[in-house]
Amino acid sequence: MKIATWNVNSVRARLPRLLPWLEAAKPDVVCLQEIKCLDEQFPREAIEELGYNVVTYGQKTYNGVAILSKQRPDAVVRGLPGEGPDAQKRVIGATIGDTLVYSLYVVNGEAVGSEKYAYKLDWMRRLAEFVRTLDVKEKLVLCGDFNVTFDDRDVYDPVAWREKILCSTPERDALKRVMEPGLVDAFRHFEQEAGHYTWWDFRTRGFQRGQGLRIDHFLLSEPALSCARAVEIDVAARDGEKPSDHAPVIATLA
DNA sequence: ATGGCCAATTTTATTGGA
Repeated sequence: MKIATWNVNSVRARLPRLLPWLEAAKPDVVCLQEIKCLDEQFPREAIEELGYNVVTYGQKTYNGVAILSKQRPDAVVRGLPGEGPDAQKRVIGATIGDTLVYSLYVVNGEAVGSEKYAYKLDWMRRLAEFVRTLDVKEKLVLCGDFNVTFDDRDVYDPVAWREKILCSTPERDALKRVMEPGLVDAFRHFEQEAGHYTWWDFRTRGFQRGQGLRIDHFLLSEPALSCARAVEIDVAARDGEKPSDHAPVIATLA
């Protein structure tokens, strides 16, 4: 089974890239982030025509997550526990066969020390609390845009980014706490080298300069990790006409 | 050191992204 995660930066704007990518990569499950539309605005039919079931948790303009799956999803969960109707839409989960899959869009945080940064740390604390209630003895896949790097290997210029947003120690500690119940960074299970990135800044033309960060992740429970055969970043999808600023990441599970 | 690009809405500016 191939599971992909992709921050598409507006699913409607990205449809001309998403549809051909689905046809070529043929993932069984796709976790989308930043769909940036209401549920009723989601281009559901075009994706269903390619053989996918679609579950969404959208909001106007900002955020929004979705899961596409060839197999029918069961037990769909939207949001973190206790969220009201006005909450930012950042979490959707579904059971696909014997695997519990979550599509996550972690708060950006703007800048270290800002109000949004404090909100990010608090949101990640709530996420960690929620993950503690999940069963890591089952196949569990938490993937998405975590907006946090693990270490210097995930950063094109670690000196410039030292303790900056996406790289600060409190953010990295918060991510470790999410994983504490027994989740592993599946990409690093297969690859130790520095210089593998999933996001490149539009403004600096970061992709063309090779300046990126690895912030989109697959966090797997032990039973899921033991099935994992590969985790790969589809860098080609970041190139070309009207790309997202993120590349998709694909995990292959036996 | 700064700004750059992109998408959506509040649209000929503003907000947010990371």
